[in-house]
Amino acid sequence: MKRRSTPTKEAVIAVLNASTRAMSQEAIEQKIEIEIDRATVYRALNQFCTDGIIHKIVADDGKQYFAVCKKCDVEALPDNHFHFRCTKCHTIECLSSLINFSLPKAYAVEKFNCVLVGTCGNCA
Amino acid sequence: MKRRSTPTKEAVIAVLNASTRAMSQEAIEQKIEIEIDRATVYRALNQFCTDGIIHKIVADDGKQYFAVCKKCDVEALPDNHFHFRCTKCHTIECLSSLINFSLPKAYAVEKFNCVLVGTCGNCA
DNA sequence: TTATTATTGCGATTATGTTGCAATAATACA
DNA sequence: TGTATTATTGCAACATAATCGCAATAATAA
Repeated sequence: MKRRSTPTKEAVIAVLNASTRAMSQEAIEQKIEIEIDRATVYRALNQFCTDGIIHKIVADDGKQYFAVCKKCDVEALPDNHFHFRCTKCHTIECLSSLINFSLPKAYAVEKFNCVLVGTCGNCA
Repeated sequence: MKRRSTPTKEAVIAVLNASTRAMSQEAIEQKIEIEIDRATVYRALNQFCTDGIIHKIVADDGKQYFAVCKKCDVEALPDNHFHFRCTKCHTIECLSSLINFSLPKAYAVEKFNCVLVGTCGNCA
């Protein structure tokens, strides 16, 4: 399916580009000036995920968070880094440290969803 | 609050003890012989979590999974290991490999929620 | 056996995310 | 520029997971 550039999609990606943190749909919607329906935001986010422009993290609070793929090596394994969820300021951050692990034989990893939970530097 | 031993709680913990995998509420309910209300199962599970008997993983499908703490060093950091979610057999497994990470200064980790997603040995 | 109160089942509720559908608007092309 | 095509949107409805209030029940201590 071809992509079209729309005010909605530009607003969503602009907010994510301006953020150093991963954001929930709710947080994104609050940052956007214009009124956009929830479903539309989710559709834009899912499309960006499909296109490899952003990635999705599901945190231990069960919610989806989205962040632009800055350091993600999509060619290799997507999203191969830890995330940090701060329980005080309610943000999720992409950490630079890569994920090292060892797997039993014949196991194959396709993607990662790794979140460390605690308090971040700002809140310490 | 004092704890009471009830058929429900015994059934729930028995199912988890007999399983090598982490299980969702739904899966647990299916394994139990007697009829137990969903809310009751969740209440038992949350109580076990509070008491440090089991731990909870939220997978990238947004669902909660529960497993008995066998190797968990609750004294140190709880749940300090990776989990593996197989997209074919829909199970979640506790891996033995511990989580190594480096954090920016002043960050403090309280708990982990790390899931690797792919296909497990049985399904390869 | 009785009193206390933890636990249960039921229904209702919350929250997050998705989907169907008709209306709208971005793009390509004559 | 005007027109056709179809991606996108908004709205409402839906789906699912998990929680909560409350009255009834049952485990424990005395």
